[in-house]
Amino acid sequence: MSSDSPGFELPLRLLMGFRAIIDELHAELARQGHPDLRPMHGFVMQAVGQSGTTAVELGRTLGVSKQAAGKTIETLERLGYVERSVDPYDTRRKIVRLTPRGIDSLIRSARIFDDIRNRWAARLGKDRLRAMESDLRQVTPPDFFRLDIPGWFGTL
Amino acid sequence: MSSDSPGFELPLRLLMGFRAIIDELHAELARQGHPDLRPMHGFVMQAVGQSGTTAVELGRTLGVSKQAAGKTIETLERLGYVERSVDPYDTRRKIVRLTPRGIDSLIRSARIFDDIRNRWAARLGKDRLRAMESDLRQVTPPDFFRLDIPGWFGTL
DNA sequence: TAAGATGGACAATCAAGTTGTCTATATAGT
DNA sequence: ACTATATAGACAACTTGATTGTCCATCTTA
Repeated sequence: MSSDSPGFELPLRLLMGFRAIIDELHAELARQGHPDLRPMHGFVMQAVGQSGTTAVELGRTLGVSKQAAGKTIETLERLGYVERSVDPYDTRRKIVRLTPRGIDSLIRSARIFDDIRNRWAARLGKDRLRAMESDLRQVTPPDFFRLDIPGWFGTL
Repeated sequence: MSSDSPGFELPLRLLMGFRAIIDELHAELARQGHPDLRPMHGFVMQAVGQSGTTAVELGRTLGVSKQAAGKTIETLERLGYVERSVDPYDTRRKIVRLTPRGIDSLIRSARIFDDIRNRWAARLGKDRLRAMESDLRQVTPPDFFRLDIPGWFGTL
């Protein structure tokens, strides 16, 4: 079948799709009062979660060194999205928690992601979009929380 | 419709799909004698093209500064994938061209991309894969050569 | 022919990773 | 209980790949 597109188009389209969504998300987040958030920050705050975490733990979750995780935490702390406090049960640990501003950004992100997905569904049809998601699930690992995104992008 | 996946899954799946292909490509390229190529290098060499280019031109194509483009060229030159020569018609310009090794890596990449695509087609069905590509084309810009990948990833 | 634009080199800076070292604190083994 | 080991976090130096700014040589144009 010669009408197939060349193999290199598929990864580029996947990347462009990812990028289109992320760019739109952050344009909208900026409009909604979060102009300083970088795409990475969303991943990091998701990894921090409602229950909090530590630099070492965060580094393991994200697949980067504890020092790198610490630096990202510092940035997010400076921007007001997380805060640190000493763990009373283990005074070595400093627990990182989302601030109300951090939680707000996650809530807004979730809503914006859903809006974008609805727009894709309107464009492609609900069934086609669901088929795409289902097919992507088949060719990618099942869990999407161990992505080690930062480390991977660093060496791109 | 409550069976829809949350909106944030789609971009992650797109990214994981991209990453799965690129990881596989470079694992195979390493096996075939190109262990030092980074994912970025493929984009850059595609942008260099058969007819050659210059640092300034390459920077414009990739959406980065001419200095950044120059550094990447240096790296690829050191690895033996491109070579530079002075333009006899304009002695300011240095023309960057692919070496035979550079061309070899592009040929192998194209073959590997096709192999990976065939494996996806076997897994998902040819029609489903074509539907995915077609749908992605609908929600992404038509031209995939002005991606400014390096600049974009840098600020991720 | 003088003025301006362009290509490339060099330097300093930045951001986000890395490894290595150090201190303080917890935990486990004898 | 004491000692040895492991862990959390801070600090420093380095790497990579981007940035901006400056500079010189060369080409183009008025």
